[in-house]
Amino acid sequence: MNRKEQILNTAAQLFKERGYSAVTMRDLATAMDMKAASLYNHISGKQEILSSLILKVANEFTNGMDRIKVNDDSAFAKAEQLILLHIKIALDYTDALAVLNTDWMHLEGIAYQDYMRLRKNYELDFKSILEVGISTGEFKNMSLETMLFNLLSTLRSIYLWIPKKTDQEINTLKMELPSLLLSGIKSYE
Amino acid sequence: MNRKEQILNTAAQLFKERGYSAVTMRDLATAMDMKAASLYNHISGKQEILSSLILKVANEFTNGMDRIKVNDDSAFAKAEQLILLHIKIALDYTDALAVLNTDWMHLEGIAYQDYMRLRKNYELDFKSILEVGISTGEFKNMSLETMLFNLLSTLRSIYLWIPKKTDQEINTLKMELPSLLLSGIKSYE
DNA sequence: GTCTATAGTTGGATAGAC
DNA sequence: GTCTATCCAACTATAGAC
Repeated sequence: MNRKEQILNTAAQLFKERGYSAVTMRDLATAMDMKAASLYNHISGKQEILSSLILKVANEFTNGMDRIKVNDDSAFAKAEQLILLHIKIALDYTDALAVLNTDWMHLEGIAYQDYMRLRKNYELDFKSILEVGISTGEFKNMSLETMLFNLLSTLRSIYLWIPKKTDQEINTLKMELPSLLLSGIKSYE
Repeated sequence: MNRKEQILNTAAQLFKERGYSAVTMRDLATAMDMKAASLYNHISGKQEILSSLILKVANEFTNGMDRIKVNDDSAFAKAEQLILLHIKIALDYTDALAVLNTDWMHLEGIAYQDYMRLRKNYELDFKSILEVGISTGEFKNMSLETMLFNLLSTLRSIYLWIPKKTDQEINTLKMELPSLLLSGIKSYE
């Protein structure tokens, strides 16, 4: 891990705990055991740190969705894969995912626009999969909005739960969450 | 609504949009159409605004829980009542609830301790109700942690969904959310 | 109750020595 | 690549006139 990656990882931890606006470049430097001025040899500024962290994770979601949406599985199987994608990203990028969830509104300029585009497309793709599931009868014929809200709410919160848990509990989550989330929307067979 | 309440409501809106740390007393004053110095005739400082907003909502949750936990209904009925309590608070205190969810870590001193105590007790009470439901056979015998995580994740996110929706969609949510959330944990009859 | 003026501190970022 | 020193803008909050 090079110096820039160390800075990004440390920043992700601090941003997760206190939020982007409450963390100063001096805080970050102290946590890195260096002086604030030295940070600027590796990154152009505070904004670059934020956009690097958020866009990295947003692209992971987009890439995962792109793989899942075009495969030949049923809507139900795709929904299961999406739940596992969220768990995997929450495990691989816990801190950066927290930053995405809480500090995306502090992105500026092009980075803000890029993030909003990725997020909008992701949600549209997610919705499409649910719509297919309703039309094929795999899912209940309930409000698409309520269904999407419930799924995304839980999936967006996984990062809050992960850091406090043992490997055993995370395995329990991987096993139980897909069926728990999908049993509510599955049509009775 | 007196001047202090106006300030608190305006602050809640701004904190919700940008977060406590990113909103300045000048921003708040501008939104109130006054000068920053004048705010201090009504409130003692920025921290007082934050703690007022968060503790007001936290007490609403605690009061609701205190009423529900001692009544004679089944665990299933209590869980339904808790879901409706969250929807009601999200409707009545949308902005302040957003502040509670995103900026509680910026509370200082006694206010921080008070909030943490209320929150911990609320979660313990919630967990107790689920435990009773499992032991009476009303709920599936699955991981209590997963069950609690899924319920609280969705309930904590309601405030994000409410402002974008019509009254009609909110009524749909009130009708569908309890059964959607509880169908996943209900034991098969 | 609101204002102007300002104190005192802290923020992001740069210059230039080593 | 890291440091010291520093710029300058912005922050919370106070003093005191009206």
